[in-house]
Amino acid sequence: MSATIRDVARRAGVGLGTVSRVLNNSPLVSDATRQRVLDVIAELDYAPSHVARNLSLGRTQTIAAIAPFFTRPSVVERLRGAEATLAGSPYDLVVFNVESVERRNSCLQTVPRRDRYDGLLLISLAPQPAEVAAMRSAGVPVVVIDKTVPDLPCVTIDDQAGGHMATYHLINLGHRRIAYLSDPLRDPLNFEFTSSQDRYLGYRKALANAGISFRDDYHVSGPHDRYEARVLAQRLLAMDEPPTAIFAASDTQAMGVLEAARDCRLRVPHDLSVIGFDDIDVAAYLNLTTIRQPLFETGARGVEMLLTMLENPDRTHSNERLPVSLVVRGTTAPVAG
Amino acid sequence: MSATIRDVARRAGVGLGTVSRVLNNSPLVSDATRQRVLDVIAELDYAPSHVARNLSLGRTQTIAAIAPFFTRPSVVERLRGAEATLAGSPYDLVVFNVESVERRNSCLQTVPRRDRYDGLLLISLAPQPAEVAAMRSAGVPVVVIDKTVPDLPCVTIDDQAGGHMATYHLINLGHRRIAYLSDPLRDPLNFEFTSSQDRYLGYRKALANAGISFRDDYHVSGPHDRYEARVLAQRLLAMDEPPTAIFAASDTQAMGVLEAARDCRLRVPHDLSVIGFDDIDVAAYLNLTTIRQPLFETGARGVEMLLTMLENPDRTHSNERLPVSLVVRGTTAPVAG
DNA sequence: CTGTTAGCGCTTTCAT
DNA sequence: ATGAAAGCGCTAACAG
Repeated sequence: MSATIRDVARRAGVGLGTVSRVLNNSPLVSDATRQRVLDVIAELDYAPSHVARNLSLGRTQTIAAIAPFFTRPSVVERLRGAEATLAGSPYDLVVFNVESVERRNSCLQTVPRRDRYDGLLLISLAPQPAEVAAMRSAGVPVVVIDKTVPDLPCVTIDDQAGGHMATYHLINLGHRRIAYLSDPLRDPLNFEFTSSQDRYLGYRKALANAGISFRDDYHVSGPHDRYEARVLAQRLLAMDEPPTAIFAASDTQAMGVLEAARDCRLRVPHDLSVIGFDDIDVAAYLNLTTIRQPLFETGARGVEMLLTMLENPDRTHSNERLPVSLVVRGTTAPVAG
Repeated sequence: MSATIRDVARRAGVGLGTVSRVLNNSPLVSDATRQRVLDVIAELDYAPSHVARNLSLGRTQTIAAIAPFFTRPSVVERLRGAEATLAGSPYDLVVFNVESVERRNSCLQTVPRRDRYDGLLLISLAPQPAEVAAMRSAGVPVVVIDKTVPDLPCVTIDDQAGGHMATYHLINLGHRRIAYLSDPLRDPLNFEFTSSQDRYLGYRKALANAGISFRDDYHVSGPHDRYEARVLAQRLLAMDEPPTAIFAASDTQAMGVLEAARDCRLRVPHDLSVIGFDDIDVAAYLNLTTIRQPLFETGARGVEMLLTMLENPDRTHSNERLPVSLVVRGTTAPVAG
């Protein structure tokens, strides 16, 4: 079929090793020989076998990324950042999409194998201690994105600051009845997005700083989904003393809130202020005020960290926290009346 | 480091081949021996090397997918379908995101290598004849999704029927001044989505069937982007005799149209009917009438075809065309007055 | 500088 | 039924 290194060697009248040296830009080859080999390579349209080289070198040149819910715009952006960074390297990116607990578990168990992937990127997925231990003993470098996991290098954003920022913005506009709508705060499987937890902390802190007492019934949570958020928001808006502003833990959920406002014939931002989190693509379209987080950048940074870990196996990486920022658009306004 | 097949053989007191046979479920091994080997495998926590096996078998167990613009919801859905189908197979999916012509060319040139990937999935990307020839001579099975390419098995949707369906729906509602907003119809690089072309054909045909004469100025095109579409639509709506309905070649572009309508203080669907194409996730949220195409399914089907091609290399695959359907929501209504 | 040789870890004849 | 041996295509250590 395709030409091998042996064919090249024979045709060029040189030894096997010499061809290999040329391939690897070794300086231990005379210019004349190198040129002859290069010519034959071109002539035979030879390309070294990737697998063979990897077997010999004991690596795979592949890094795996496990991420939940491809469809989630935030996940796609992170993946995009990872892919873009890897594009400039010799590594391939293989992806695993996780949409069920079974799949999560099977991926986390089977993917971290040293003989299959040189590195592992965990996006919005936090392994259990036992799983972390397994990865360690498998010897696969791992970087976690969008989660903080003990004993593993992580790249996250300052969720608490973001939560604070969002709430503070609302308080600044004169709001006092501020609700928080999020994913469930605690999830035993670490499957859902626990960043909601930290944003909640920021929310609580901002409230406390402003001397506004926290109301338990102003905090609602449910699955990360527009429709669920809509129902949750409807419940909020149907209260005797409904909130004048809602902070949604994600733009997707904020969309549900906007939907609910429409259902209740409330005008945004006149009757209700809404702020989201993420600044995904549609946020601009919806003119949604939100907290921007550097999605693409976290993916890119995660890969960079992984790459330096691969180059320098003993260097241990600390966690990194990327900054968030407030993007004021049209869904927040001073409280009415 | 990790145990090899040799360690297992030695420890079990059997030959190398026997362990291999056990690994591959060969019937040519006695139950007793098999059990002994299995025990040792468990004891040593042995796992066969993926690369070594692949080198020996002359394959990679990896299929590559090249797709433009990860962020495009339609692309993500297709990728998701591909990944889901591959999840049930021993193949890995490595992805390449293309966002520039340079990258497109470099991917199309470097990725199709038999020694690197067992198969190739081209999503919304049509290779040139020379590129097709290169793939063929490289011996890599290829399936194209969302494009029709000569000499290559393709899975597409009936764009023309979709275009007809959309236009016909509008005509049925009494509209006669119907505009078509799309990507550029012809693209020398085959980089953009040429399906716009077929939808255009369907549009023209529906018009002709209804005895409505085509107006050249009712057809506008520009880059596949919400903002571009918005500008285009504004131009349309500023005409002396503006259209009463706009058919956008994608939901993303339809979003731009809705935006433009808002800019012009037009009420949808009262003053203007809008219909999109794709039925991406946000379409339901925006209550957008659209033509649904089976995005996930095309990705899944493409992988299925690739998989059968891998099993049966000589079997040649014909093109497949998946059906589209009309989803009536709230952005289309009978023409006013 | 360059040719030769010994693996990398597994599959697959080929004998036995 | 099972062991031994010959590759798969390449890299790297070893002689010259």
